[in-house]
Amino acid sequence: MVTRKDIAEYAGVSKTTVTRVINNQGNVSRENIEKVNHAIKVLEYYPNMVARGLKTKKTYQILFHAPELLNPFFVEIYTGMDEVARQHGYHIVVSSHYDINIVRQRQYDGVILSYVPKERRLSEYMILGVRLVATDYTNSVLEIPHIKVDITSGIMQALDYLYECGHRRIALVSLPFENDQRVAAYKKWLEMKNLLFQSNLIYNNQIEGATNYEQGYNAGVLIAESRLDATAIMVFNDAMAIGFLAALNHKGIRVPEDVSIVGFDNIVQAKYTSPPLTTVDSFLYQIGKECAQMLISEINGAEVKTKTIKTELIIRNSVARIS
Amino acid sequence: MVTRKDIAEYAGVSKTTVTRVINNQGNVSRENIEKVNHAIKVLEYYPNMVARGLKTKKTYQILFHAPELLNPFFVEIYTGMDEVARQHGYHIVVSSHYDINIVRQRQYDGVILSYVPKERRLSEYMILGVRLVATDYTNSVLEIPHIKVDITSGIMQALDYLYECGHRRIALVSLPFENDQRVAAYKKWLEMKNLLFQSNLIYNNQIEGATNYEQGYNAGVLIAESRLDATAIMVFNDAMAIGFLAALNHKGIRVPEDVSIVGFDNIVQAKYTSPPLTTVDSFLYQIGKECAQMLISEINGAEVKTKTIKTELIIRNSVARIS
DNA sequence: ATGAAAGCGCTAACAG
DNA sequence: CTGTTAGCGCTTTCAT
Repeated sequence: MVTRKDIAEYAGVSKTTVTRVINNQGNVSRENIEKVNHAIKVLEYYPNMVARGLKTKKTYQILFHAPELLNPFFVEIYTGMDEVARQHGYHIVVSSHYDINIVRQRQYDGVILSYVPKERRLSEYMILGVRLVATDYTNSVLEIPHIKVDITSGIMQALDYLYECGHRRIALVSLPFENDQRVAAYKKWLEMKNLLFQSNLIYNNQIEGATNYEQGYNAGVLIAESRLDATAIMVFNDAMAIGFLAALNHKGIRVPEDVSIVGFDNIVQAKYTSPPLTTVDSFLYQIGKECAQMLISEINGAEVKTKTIKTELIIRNSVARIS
Repeated sequence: MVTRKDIAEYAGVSKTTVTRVINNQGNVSRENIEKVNHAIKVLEYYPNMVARGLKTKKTYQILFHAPELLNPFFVEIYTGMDEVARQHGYHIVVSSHYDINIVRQRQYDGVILSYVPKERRLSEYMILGVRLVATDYTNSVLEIPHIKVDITSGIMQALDYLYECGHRRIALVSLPFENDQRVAAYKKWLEMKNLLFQSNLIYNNQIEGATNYEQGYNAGVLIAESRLDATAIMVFNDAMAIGFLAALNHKGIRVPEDVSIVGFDNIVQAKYTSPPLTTVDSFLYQIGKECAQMLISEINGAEVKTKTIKTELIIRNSVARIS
């Protein structure tokens, strides 16, 4: 391994001078700059980030804590995050297993949290004093800066659209989060429209916080086997909607002829279902970018504040007009 | 930050003794062990991996280099990898952008390569002398230990099944890799069966190496708009097959009534398409696990050798029996 | 069984 | 503008 010392010797200057040109801190003669740069090139020197990290307490590594990477939701957020992190010289390290000790040990410059379920855990992070940023954290008032999706208005956009298409009996597939925004928005909307159809408000509570294909599939089977008296169903998110769609399909229920479906998030796959899924775009890639930007700003000493992202309805073919 | 020094002072022993108990290297009295452990607990000490890494040259970090994480293929491999890495105290760091310098700078204990396209790049890694392991690397003879999928036999399993179901005019959607195993297997199989149907052998060459939903969709549109005289189509992999399926669906071509489809890989989503995709399981999760296991063994000084994973046909509903 | 001292590769005062 | 020195937190001879 070639170190700063080698460069110094080769260039005939001190190690400090080498450091100065590497981090271009000025105060070094034109001539020496060239000598050093030449030595760096010849010897193929690359600064050791581990050593640098030990000294400066900066690792240029950011931890992204997401519950399950197999869920495309998190991958899309990650992708956005990675994009801006790279632009700033940071690396994202993903962890899908809760392990507070690694942040104690690894000296991450910051942590991005994505739906870490238990409140207790958030406070554990906070106690550590590590810089923290989160994606929308279910619904509770979050004491750390985060990117919030305006889920309430997203749900309403979708519901309004269903209404416009003639739907009046609309079910919601959600999860038993305490005080879930989706359920709250749904109820509020029903009130506003003076609709009192709540019989198909579905809670699926097999696994806390899991909102994946399988959960959606299970919910779909459940619905298919019950007498279904809704004409449209709003599903928690796209991952679940995709599983849900599959279940209906297997059970011989046609979408949107027999029932209309709306998802949430607009993950990449939503475009490739049959039928293509009408959904609410929550700009996951954007969320990832903003999270990273926010955290890096914070690292650089800026004041950052929570931001809300507006959703947008994406109309495809999973909703039928009825009369 | 609480360091070893604090522990030493609190426990009334030397820093060396602290190290000894942390890494339980023996040669320390029962009494002192307890004192140190107690101090560690009280002060909530966690060893600094950065400092340790600088000294020992071991970071317990492994780099996973995959072209695109948005492709579920790589995520499934990653998940398996992460599982065994964690069991051994390693962390996987994902990178989807080729950047050889980061392995120069970050002192990874090893690198896992997944389909890095250019030969030149592989040799760059090899020159670095970093421990290297790969997933099946297209098809060329690979000079580093890797996990190989028996693609040839996988393709034949699928083709045999299609044959059994009465299909004789079978197309293949592949990519223009030089000497692609799929194409080779396909041709060989055609010969064996004395079938001379190659007109629908499709090359999609928009983006080198990209085998995602979009590519599949594009291929599907292409097929749908050409006169299609195949009764069955074998698609490069599941990601492409899902896009392909969507395209056919949008174009009003029914699967499997109008044409049968077989995928490759058995990614999680393959179960949730309409119809559920018949495919060849290449045990991605298993590949990930074996890769990590292999690399870690190598790090620990063992001799490791390339391993081949046998595929398995997963029959779902995207293939029709015809007569 | 224990501790002192050197050093991993780097940066940051400080002195010149 | 340049170099010397100390030290980040840890491990590892080498004495004792």
